[in-house]
Amino acid sequence: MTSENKAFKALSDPTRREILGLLRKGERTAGDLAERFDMTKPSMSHHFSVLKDADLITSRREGQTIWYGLNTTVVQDIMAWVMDLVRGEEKKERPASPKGGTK
Amino acid sequence: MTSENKAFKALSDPTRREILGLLRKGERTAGDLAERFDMTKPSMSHHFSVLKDADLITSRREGQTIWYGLNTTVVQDIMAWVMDLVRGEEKKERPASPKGGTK
DNA sequence: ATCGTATTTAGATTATTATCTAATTATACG
DNA sequence: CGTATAATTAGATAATAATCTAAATACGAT
Repeated sequence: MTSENKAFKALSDPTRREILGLLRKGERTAGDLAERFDMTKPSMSHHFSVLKDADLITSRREGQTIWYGLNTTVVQDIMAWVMDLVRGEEKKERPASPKGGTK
Repeated sequence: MTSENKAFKALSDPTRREILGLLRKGERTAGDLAERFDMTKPSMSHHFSVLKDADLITSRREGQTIWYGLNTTVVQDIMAWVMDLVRGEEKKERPASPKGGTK
């Protein structure tokens, strides 16, 4: 599966998007993240692993706790894809969209 | 289901993303779109309906053919969400950690 | 009305995914 | 070592989603 596809699939779940949102401001431990959701820890752990596999988060162990952090590199790829969609749309209407006086 | 969630779910399928990519440059008919994929027309029609339900595309009938077009309003919402993720990250490195609360 | 074309809808099947409980690993500490 | 804590892995189940074939709808032309 392509990196892009993994990322989009990972983003398709609201719980996972919320996890990413919490990581915007910095790292958090698995436990800290888990307790904010109405879901068992194993379920949360599954979501972490999906995000990790999509390279949307980083992880490091510190003693018995694991710290997760946002990895923006893939997020930026996604952003580029979405922006392309909008940008392409701007130049779609065949007759002279005003954009740098061509023609 | 929220609009955001519908959109992300719709975007999670590679076929649907490819459809959107084809619509960047302008409208296309259902048949024209369908023949570019190795998939039956009913399956393609299903994807159209998912995209439509997520408000990612518009549709209008012209005689017996249906024209689909990109609807960028929701795409922009998605873009905003993704950009927030990256922007938040930029200001994250302030690990004075009022959050970690290592208890 | 009948036919042909474009497209969708219905219903079934299969694959994927989210979630749970129970068990396991990893680490720290007495 | 034995116990407690943090987190994951395993295995099962139930809900979603993708896809197909067959049938139906919508429209235009004959």
